[in-house]
Amino acid sequence: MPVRQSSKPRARRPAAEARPYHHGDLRRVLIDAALQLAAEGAEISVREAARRATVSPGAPFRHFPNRDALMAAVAEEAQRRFRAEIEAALSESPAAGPLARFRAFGLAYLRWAMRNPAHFEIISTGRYFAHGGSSELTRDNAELIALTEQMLADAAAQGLLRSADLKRIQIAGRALVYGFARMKLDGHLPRWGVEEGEIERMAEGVLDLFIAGIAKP
Amino acid sequence: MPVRQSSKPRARRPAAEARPYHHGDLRRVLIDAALQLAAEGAEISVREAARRATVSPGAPFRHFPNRDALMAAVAEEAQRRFRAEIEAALSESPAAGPLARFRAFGLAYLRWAMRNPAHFEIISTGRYFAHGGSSELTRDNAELIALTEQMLADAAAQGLLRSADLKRIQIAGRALVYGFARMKLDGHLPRWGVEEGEIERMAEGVLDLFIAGIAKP
DNA sequence: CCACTATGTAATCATCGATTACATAGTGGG
DNA sequence: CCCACTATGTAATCGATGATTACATAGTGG
Repeated sequence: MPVRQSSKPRARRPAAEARPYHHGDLRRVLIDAALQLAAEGAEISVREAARRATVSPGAPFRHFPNRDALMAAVAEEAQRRFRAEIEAALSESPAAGPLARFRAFGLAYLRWAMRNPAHFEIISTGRYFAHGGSSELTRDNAELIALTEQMLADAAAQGLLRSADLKRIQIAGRALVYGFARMKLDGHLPRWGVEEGEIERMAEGVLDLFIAGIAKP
Repeated sequence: MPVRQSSKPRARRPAAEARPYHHGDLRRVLIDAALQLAAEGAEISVREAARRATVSPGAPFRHFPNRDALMAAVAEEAQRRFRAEIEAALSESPAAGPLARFRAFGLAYLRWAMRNPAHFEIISTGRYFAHGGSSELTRDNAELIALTEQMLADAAAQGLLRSADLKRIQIAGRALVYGFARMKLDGHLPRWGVEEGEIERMAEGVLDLFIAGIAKP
């Protein structure tokens, strides 16, 4: 946590930060503070983010026109991390069949959601800011979706699927994975959620059940 | 919208409301106002509910210790309506097989969620108030879940299912339906959501795909 | 070296949830 | 029948928040 230590906030030579003016990229610091706030389970408030950046309550509004804009930037950052992890997981399980890749995708998705619940919520809910449709977040997400569509198309081409309605399968798969993740976050898996790891095993089982259901016997 | 019209707020004879003291069940009026606020897509605030009840900003706190308590009451009311509709739908499709009843349940669930998005969100999210575990909402929900478990047990007893892991099937089914509903609410079904009714047909298709996946061929 | 702009501060506003002191309206016991 | 008592509502107030505005300061480039 690089906080300026000197009593006088800004020294003469600003440590050659490369970044622009006074603070040395306050924008980034605010986004990180907000992400950390979320991870701690706290509400994200502009003031609290400013407080953690040791900056006045009005300063953030030089970088974001309003709270929603900050939240959108936070969501985009979280989405970047999410996507990076998914793609890393996919590149680790190289060839295999398309259904195995589909499974790996779903598993990585679920794991990230379980382990970064607050960030997953920010990404997915669209309640935190006015999802202007065209944001980087939407584009990023669309590319992930396209990835799953390709896997399903490959599976169909290899005659692995019972049904030819790929769109339906794809929506169902998304709903299943998204729903499981959200059930966890929304507290709908209370009873057997006590033991850590059990939920991830159940997630895996649910995913396998789905794949078995769509695969040709 | 029964708002008192007289310039003097409270007349001598309070119109024989049967209900207790001054206002004539302010509690109920506040809950209804909050539900309507949600249905309009607005944030629920105690003050706005008070405003709509033509009452001072502090009055609601005579009936609810804090905002969360109001939200919890609102959620319980929404849950009552939800459950009533599910059970009505089930009683309309009487006998049939257990899987047909399972399907009817899922369809009623999805329909209600699509048509009452804000209320569904209040029920399900658990972000609106401090879900104290023991609320009526939790109990109500548990009973609905038990219903689906019974249907699956019946189906298994009649040898209709491919897998014997009923818990897994049940969680997967919940995740699928919950996930589809939430995808709709969270704006994850953009493209083909333009035409009304198309989404409900897709919901039906997804449900059928799932049932076909778990049913013995 | 000096305008110019990017960035941050200080002060201020409206709204909100919440608390407190006070007012009023029914109820029930003597 | 009246009078305490309690349930209910009001008014005033507090602290926190998002947001705006006027002002200060720090780098940049002609």
